[in-house]
Amino acid sequence: MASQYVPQDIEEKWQEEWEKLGIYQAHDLDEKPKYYSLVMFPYPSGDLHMGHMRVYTISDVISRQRRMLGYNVLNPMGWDAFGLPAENAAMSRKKHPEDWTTSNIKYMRDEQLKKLGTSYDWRREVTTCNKDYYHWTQWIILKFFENGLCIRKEAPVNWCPDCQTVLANEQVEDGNCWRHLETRVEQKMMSQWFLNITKYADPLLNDLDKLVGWPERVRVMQQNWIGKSEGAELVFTVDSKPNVQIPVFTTRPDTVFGVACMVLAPEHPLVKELTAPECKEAVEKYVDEASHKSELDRMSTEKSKTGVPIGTSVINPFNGDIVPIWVADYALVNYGTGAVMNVPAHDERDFEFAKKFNLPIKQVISEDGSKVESMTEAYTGPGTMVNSGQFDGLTNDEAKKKMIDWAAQNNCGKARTQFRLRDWLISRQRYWGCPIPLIHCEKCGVVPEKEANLPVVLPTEGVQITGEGGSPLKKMEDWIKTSCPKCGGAARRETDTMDTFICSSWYFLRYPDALNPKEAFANDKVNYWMPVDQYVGGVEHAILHLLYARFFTKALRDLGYVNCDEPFTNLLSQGMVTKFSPDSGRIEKMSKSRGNVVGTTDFFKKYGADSARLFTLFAAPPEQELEWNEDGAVGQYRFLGRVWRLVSDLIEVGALSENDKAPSMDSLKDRAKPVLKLVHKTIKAVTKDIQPPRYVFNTAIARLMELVNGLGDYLRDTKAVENAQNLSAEEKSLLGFACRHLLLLLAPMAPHISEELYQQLPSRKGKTGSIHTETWPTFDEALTVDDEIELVIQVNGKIVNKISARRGLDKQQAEEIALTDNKVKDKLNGSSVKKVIVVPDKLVNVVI
RNA sequence: GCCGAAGUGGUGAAAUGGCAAACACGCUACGUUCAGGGCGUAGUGCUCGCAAGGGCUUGUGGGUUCAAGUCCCACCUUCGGCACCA
Repeated sequence: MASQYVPQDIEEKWQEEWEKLGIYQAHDLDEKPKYYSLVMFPYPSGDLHMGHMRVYTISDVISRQRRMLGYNVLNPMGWDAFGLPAENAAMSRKKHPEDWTTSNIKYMRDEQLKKLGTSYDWRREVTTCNKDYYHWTQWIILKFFENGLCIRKEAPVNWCPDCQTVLANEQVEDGNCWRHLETRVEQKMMSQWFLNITKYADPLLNDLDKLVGWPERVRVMQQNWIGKSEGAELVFTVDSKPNVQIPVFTTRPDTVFGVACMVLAPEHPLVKELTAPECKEAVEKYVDEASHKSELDRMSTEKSKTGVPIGTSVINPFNGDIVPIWVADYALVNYGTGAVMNVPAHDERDFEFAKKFNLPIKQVISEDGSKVESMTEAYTGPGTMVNSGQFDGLTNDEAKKKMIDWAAQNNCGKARTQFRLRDWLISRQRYWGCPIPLIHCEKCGVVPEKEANLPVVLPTEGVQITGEGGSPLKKMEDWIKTSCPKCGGAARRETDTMDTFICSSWYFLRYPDALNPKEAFANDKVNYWMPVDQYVGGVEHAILHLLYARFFTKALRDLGYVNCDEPFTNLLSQGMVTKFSPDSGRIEKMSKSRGNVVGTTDFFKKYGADSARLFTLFAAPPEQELEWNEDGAVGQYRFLGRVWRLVSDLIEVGALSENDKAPSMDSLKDRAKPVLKLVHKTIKAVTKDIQPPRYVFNTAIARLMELVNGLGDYLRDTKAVENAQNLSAEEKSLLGFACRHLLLLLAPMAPHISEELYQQLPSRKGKTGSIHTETWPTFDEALTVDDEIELVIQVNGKIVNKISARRGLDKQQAEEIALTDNKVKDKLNGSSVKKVIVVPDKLVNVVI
């Protein structure tokens, strides 16, 4: 008997060998067709868990197979290394964020990713907190600043009291901080840096249609997030102050004749100015209360509307109605114009508001053309215009257009598109992030740092991280003090750092030219590799990261730095790995903060990396959520053990041919013929399964198991191992062929064991080169079909018999077989046959 | 409330409208001088039956079809996204 399968004996050996051989290096500008395979890079938290392992395995299998298919594959890896956990660690462990991050990276790279047997080109490793990298993050922000895409403005912002920093909208979940799900986000007015992503709202929305290689669900999520609404801006004039005009945004300009009141958001700048003296007290009280409510409070307090009138009125420009102005917190200051026209008859929310405060409800659209005395609920459907002056009788759709035209002609409105997407708030009052390369000069205002002075280095010496009192950079006077790049006078550096999502919005552009000290990326290299052919990542990034990355790509394209306008041609959005969390008592996404992680190290020690890879691939198809349960893992270990024994037994007894000649069907014994067919069938099935758009690795593995089981049966039946000395050349050739192909097909998924056994094959004697640079197997279509088939015989759709028959029977022959079958005759029992359906080579259905 | 995805054995899961449950895990029995997650063989959807054999089965209820897990309609449940967005 041959040696036992001990993964620990072979895995590290091959990992070192592969690195020495450099087989995973990508070649810039090579003539081979390029394939850019990318996986979302991790935050270096210090430990990779099974959720990570699943993504990296999937992406690695894709990369490895593409390499075997003859592509010049770029499969890089890096670290999303700025971020708050490093600061928290600094406080709790008294370790500098940089040291903490660096040692985490080292551990995760050398002990976890490399030991998983991944095929990265490590020469291109990118670490976002390294000067060499964030130099170019800053450079991009300068370019954005020069082109008006990076702006400073006063705006209501989300403030997380735990993080002591502002958050982007995308980082607020249900009114809570995405990082501290128990912490309510507060609203504050602050002057902050924004990226003008709304400028790209339309292309970001429209180009989703181009992304046919993306999962539908992700496109829908982005579409919802961008949230385009078309309608009109209508201008109402204040009754008592004819020079004050208030625009509202509405998607229903057709209902303007039914306006009952105007509603301003509590933060609306005109509230103070327009409040009548007798209402002042009540309005101030209301506004003050609203400001203390977080967004969550505003939503979660019972759905009933609140609000107070401010004692002034506006004139409806369409019919001259004078309607009161109210202030109510259901109007949001940062959507539309912060002011809403309230039409109770045709909006459910407005209806509720009007009912509560006794406002008049006037019908202006009728479902059937008739007028109604009083309405019991809002009618939001289509219909005919009523009570609307010259527009009466039109359908409301026609009226919409005509009324917008009328408003434009009369200077009281225009068509307007409104997006739910808001500008991206990027400044953070934190230390461990990329410094914003802008300088405040008393004379010149905000001045960009000179390109030649980049990077603006984040100071590492003398930083005090306490978690209190805002950014630690604020206290670093020596660092803050600088001179103005424009006038040379005294000036101060911006102390806010960037949202880390900026760093990850362009990292895929750096890999193509990761070591370039002179520019972010050379034009020819980035355009050779981009766009990414296959991106793999968790569905949890469906909005945030993917939207930002698309925005960066489009902006950089418009500035002339890249050619492609979408960064990721194909996206595999892998399902989350979940597990019961003792903290919450629920099944949740595996993550450190939820206390339900399963690390990789123990798993590798127990079963080896190959089994770990197979297990995560086998447990479920990649897009599906996977609840972690290790019980099935042993099955993969056993399977690899069977592969090992099968191949090494055959090698030991000399049952494998010493050349690569394929056996010929004709010269094989009858018992051996199906084995050759099985190999061809397996090549066909596995190839199909692990390629797009299927990517179903679980069934690919199942097919390999069937091959191994089939080979095992054959060896048992023929006693080939016991009687190896009697094997004919053709049989040896068959067994050699089968083993070689088994290993080639297994190679992308279980790279170590397949390499180890492959190199031991007798046919490899005197040859060099890794299995991972071999050519992916091809199959003979003719050998994937059987001559004998099993014909299923049905009567009225129910199976009565299964008869083995020759492939390729015509309909009449098949029909005859069915009708002469005894079981069919029994069922017929004298009744007449109405119809016979024949599915060639599959089934005959006799209908009686 | 709106949008999307999904509901199949004890478990993870397979099935271009054509044999439901491939492949595994688990379990049962047997074999192996095998100490414990070793290896091999056979069995294993549910149900009636000693058996031969029969009946039932893809969340629920309808429909289309010779034929439905798969297509259509309604509903239920779970998960995910959006949500006072005017």
